[in-house]
Amino acid sequence: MQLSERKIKILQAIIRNYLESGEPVGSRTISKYTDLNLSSATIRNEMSDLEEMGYIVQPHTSAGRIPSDKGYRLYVDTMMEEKDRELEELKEMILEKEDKMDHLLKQVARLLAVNTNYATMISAPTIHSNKIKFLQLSRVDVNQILAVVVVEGNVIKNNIIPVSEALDDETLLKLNILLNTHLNGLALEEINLSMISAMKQQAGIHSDVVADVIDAIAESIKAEEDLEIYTSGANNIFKYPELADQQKASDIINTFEEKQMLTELVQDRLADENSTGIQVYIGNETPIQTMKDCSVVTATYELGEGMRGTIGIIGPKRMDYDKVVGTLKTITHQLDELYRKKT
Amino acid sequence: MQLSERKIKILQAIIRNYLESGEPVGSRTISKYTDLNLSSATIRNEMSDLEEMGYIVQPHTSAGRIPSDKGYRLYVDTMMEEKDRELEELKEMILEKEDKMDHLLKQVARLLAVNTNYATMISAPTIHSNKIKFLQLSRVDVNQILAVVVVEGNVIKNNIIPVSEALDDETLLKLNILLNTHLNGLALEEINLSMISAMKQQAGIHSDVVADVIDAIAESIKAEEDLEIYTSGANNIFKYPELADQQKASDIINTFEEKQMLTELVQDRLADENSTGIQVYIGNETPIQTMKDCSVVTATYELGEGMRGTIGIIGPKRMDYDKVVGTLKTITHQLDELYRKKT
DNA sequence: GTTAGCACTCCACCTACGCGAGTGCTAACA
DNA sequence: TGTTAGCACTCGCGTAGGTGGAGTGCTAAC
Repeated sequence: MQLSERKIKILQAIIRNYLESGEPVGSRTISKYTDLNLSSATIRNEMSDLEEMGYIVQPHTSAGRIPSDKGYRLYVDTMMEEKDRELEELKEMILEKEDKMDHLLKQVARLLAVNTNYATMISAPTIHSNKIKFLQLSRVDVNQILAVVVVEGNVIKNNIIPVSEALDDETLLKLNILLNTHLNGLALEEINLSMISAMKQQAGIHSDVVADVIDAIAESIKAEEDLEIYTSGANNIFKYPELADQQKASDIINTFEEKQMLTELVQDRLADENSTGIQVYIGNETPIQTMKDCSVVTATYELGEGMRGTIGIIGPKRMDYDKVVGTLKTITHQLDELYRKKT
Repeated sequence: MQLSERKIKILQAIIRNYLESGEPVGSRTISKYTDLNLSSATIRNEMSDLEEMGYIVQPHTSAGRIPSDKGYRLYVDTMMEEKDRELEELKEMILEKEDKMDHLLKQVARLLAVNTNYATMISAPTIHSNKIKFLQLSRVDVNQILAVVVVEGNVIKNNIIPVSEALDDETLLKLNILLNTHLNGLALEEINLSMISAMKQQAGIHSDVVADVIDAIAESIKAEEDLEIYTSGANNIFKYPELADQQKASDIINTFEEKQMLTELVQDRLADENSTGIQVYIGNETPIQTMKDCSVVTATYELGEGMRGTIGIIGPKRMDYDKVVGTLKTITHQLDELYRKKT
């Protein structure tokens, strides 16, 4: 069977209506709601077809219809025009004022949650290039030195290293030069054993320290991998009865609290280098099992120099896709602009 | 009316029973449950007295009794023996393996949540003494320098400072010496204007940089004040029907996600220098309004050098106080031991 | 191809009712 | 005087039955 123009209009009407009410919608409603001027009986026939084709389902006989995942998918794919929404609030937002990255991201998450009434998450940007830009050893104590590593993108990592031997200023200076000469501009993978042994040799009696320092550096950069995720508005799900029953709510809340699972969502997006756009997962399409009753919309934002993060909005399947997509576009754009202004 | 020995025993039995079942408990149950060998009628009389005295309440006429806040309070205060519980799981726990503080705290929160089936939170230790131990400026770029501040307790703060003038190595070295000579060992409050102007004078043409650096330091140390809080097991509240209704659950979840409010709990405890022990808030006693239907048990832990944090366990009023207190004692003890081992 | 009409289905909601748990009171007992 | 047995009463809860509304599918007519 083909999807006639009229069928599409009816499907659209059903989905719109369901998005608002959250209740199954019947033929009579559609007959009055649209400007098609068709009787409910005709609508019924069409709906029967649509159901057969899998775009809508009946929760039980003699109930109205609700969109299936497939129906939502069609809606999202074909009918979502690119609306340039005004988001006054967002535009005059606190973005500009915040300077600490983590605060900023928390703010964004909160803002989105309040604005959309859905649950939100945002992952801190990950550094794709982890090239060492600069290294610095300093003596903090007689037997402790501080190693500071700055990697491309001005991300800073600290590590305190215990040393058995006391190092004087001159030695420290030499080590600093040695390390910087050898390691600057390199990524972790590029540091190989022969370089390490070369450095050790040059360090002479302090070769132990060199080994410790390199270990510390490796750990610092590696630690970056488990990414930070900020969430907000998890309790918004209680606003949607279809998600608010105990079992589902508990699952979703848990996923939000133990952010571990959310990283899958992020990985999924970041893995795909090309996907800078917006992605919509409906129901079972989601990579996170506990969210199979939700829809998830994600957007990738970029802060230059290969730093990319993901923003996600999680809500019921009858999410206002239009608004969410618009909001996400604005936000990612703002983040981009913000970054440019700062550099 | 006086609280006879028998009344206390009956109250105890009621509470114990209610903790287990979560259902109002009736006279017949108590009559069978205890070794008092009293008929249900006698129990009824006593229960009537207890109700009059405010230790128990009836949810509705002809229902059994449940403990009031006052009843719980009596129970907690007088009847909670110090049990040395074995917590095998906790003892052979991951504590030892984790080295990053934030990972460790997240682990502890999760462990507690799984172990107790309540919601948990833990605040990162705050540094009471914010004395500067060590300062280091390094050039990252032509127009960016990195300021690293190490404060007492080996807490490290970074800040990247944009500079208009390029600084050569020698100048940087001089500035480093200048700053360290003047500021080491001082707390933020001790840095006054005359010191700053003295430094500026010595810095000569680079006085602007000095001003920027001091600003950055001030900000770094101050930023420490908004304390980090980790939570886990918020979804455990769904296990207790009396907390699982939508409104309450939503409130509690929200409080847990927007950690802001939890800080009140922490502040409340940390303010009181002497209170190293365990504190129990029952129902309305809590400083957080949204948790008035819960009980909150907090413990302060100490990591030496004035670093203290708070652990909190949030559950229904019919919380297993015995177990929770025991667990908290073990945990704080473990943290203490861990710290000693590491230093 | 569209529509009106009709019988049918199912759910949500209300009501009534009985059951069980629990209480308070009273009278009898030790 | 404290304790107990007995009884009437209350309340919440689960079940069963009934009703109305919303919606469907089908058929026949336009």
